[in-house]
Amino acid sequence: MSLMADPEIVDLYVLRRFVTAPAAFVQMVVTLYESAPPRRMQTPGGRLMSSEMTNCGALGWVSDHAGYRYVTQDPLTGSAWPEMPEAFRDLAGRAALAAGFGIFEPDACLINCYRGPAQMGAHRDADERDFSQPIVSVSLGAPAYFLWYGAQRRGSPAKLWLESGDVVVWGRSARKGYHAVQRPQGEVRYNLTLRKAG
DNA sequence: GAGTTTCG
DNA sequence: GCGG
Repeated sequence: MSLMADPEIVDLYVLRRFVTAPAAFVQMVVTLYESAPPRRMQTPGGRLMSSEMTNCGALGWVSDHAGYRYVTQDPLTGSAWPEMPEAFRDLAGRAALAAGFGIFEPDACLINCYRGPAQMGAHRDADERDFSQPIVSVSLGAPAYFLWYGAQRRGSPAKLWLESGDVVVWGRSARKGYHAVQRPQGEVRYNLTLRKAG
């Protein structure tokens, strides 16, 4: 267990049960799905990711054969991504403050839906312009293990059990840390990843 | 470069 | 298509 020995782990915070009404957030996600349907994106290598994604906010993260990037319009509908609900921005701002990252004003919210065996392999959030801004990750629905690898994609990760309403915030030395998500321990798990992308 | 069924 |  290198959890305490890893210097960047101090820049990763777990705010347990930070969301007071997770069910209301799930309902907002379902409403957003009406204008920006969840879809499985393709990796640059041509494989389908197992989680279903969509976005809200001025910028939305997409992946396809051409690579990873943020775009202002949903490739599926041709329209702008739906506006980010105030409750999302407010929650992210309060979480970043609580974790000691100061004022945080996200312009992008990636919404992931993990159903059944869906998972997310080890990666890092590295498509944003300003790495001084933290990442705020909100867990909703079924619990799942979150794996934190840190600076190196190899080795044994720290394993965090995340439940509905838990919020993870990372930045500074941990900003570009590798992480992964295991399959949900239940039917469906949603995750909001709030970022200052532009 | 966010992929690969829980494998027995 | 490369590179990240």
